[in-house]
Amino acid sequence: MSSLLPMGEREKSLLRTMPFISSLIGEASDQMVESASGVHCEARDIIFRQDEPSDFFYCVLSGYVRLYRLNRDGREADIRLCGPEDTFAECVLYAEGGYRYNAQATDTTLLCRFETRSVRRLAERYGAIDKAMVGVISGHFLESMDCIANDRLQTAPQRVANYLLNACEGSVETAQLRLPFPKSLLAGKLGLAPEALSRAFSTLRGSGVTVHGRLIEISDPEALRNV
Amino acid sequence: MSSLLPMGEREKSLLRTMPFISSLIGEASDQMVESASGVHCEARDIIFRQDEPSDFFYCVLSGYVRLYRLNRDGREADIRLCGPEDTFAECVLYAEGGYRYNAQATDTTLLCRFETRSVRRLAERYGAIDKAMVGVISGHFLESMDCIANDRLQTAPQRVANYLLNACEGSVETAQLRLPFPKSLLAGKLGLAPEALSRAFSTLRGSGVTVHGRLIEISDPEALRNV
DNA sequence: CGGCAGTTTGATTAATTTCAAGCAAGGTGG
DNA sequence: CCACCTTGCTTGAAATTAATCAAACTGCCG
Repeated sequence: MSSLLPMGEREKSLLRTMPFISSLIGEASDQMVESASGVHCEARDIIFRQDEPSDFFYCVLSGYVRLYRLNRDGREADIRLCGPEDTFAECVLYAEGGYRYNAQATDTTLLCRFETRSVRRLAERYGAIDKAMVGVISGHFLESMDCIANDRLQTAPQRVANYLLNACEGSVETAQLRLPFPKSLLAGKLGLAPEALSRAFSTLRGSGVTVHGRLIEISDPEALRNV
Repeated sequence: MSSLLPMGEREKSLLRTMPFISSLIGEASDQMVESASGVHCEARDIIFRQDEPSDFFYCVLSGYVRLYRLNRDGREADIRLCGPEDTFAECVLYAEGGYRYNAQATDTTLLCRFETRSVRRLAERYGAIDKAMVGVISGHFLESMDCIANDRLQTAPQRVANYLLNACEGSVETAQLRLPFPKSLLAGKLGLAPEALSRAFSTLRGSGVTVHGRLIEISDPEALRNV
């Protein structure tokens, strides 16, 4: 079960490094930090469920959180995977109604929790908070439109190639990367069944991708771009 | 070709009824309206292309605009379909870089165009503009997450059923609705080929859906919910 | 009466899910 | 120290779903 815990100095200073807080200065930043609570989760803890009253939004300090929706037969679809520095459920700040999806920790995870009401009140005083929120939400919105486009025009190997290229951004020659989470989570993030991800990786072997557990080597980024 | 046109009184008062303007009051609202230009488009006019510098964002006064992305082979995927009262590309206000997708009028369409730089400057003066933007963008972000979830867990007939139910919101008994755009656009919006939409409609005949051109009759909303 | 855009229908193909089974690494308890 | 189990991943085969290709149909307009 997830447990509330007071924010220590360590957590506070970690929180201050998160993009959406670090874009604030002075009192606005201090008050946001002071208004936050810590939440500690273990793997598979549910943080909130769809339709529950949306009184809080969150920022991930460490670990990963999966946002997903259920259909009537109990099948799950991942909507987003949030890692360190990501915030989630911030839309509830200005959109009424309960949460629109479920949130689950995938691992030991440390979160900051903000009370919607308090932050709204703070935003009355410090306009910079609204600006920070627009920035954060815009970024998420663009990401989610990318996701829709990718789902609709890419095959499984293309999605994986795309993910790998973004993940090792910049490397021109051979690159190596280590997945920060199990492959099954990556599959969900890309909208694939784990089996489909596995098969996509074997297809990509032909384009210079070698997989050893979570360690992935990319010998020819150019080939990957042409998948 | 789309053409810039001065905002007449008719256009200005129409603009004032758009949700994201009407949430503003007094000067903030006036200045936003004064800063807008009108754009008139004919069917198939391109409003902007992916990677072009994103100097403007838009609000639809009448008509429909299709946001879509191309892949390398020239296949298109729709990301969003914007109708009257919708704004699009507002994310560019706080996210740098060019447009992330193409925008095309699907019909004779009247738009308001806002210059990003001016609106940013206005927002310095009137914090309410930031609040309005958070509201608008949050709404779009939630919609796009719905879209991801629906794409990932619903079959074609389910997506169509879902669309119909949302479109005739509230009606308990039999309902009728008229599509405001051709079926091919609806197909794109739902992430389907036109043929798949057509087949989905014939499947739904078994759940009390009758189609006459753009006119759709739903004899049993309950059955539709169970598709 | 053509002609055309939009839509439907049929046949085929492609991609992915689903189900089932096997494999490998790591951890546990005897 | 080893047999056993668990978890995560891979592989194969079958089934589903929708895309694609091709052709026919419909209503509307000149």
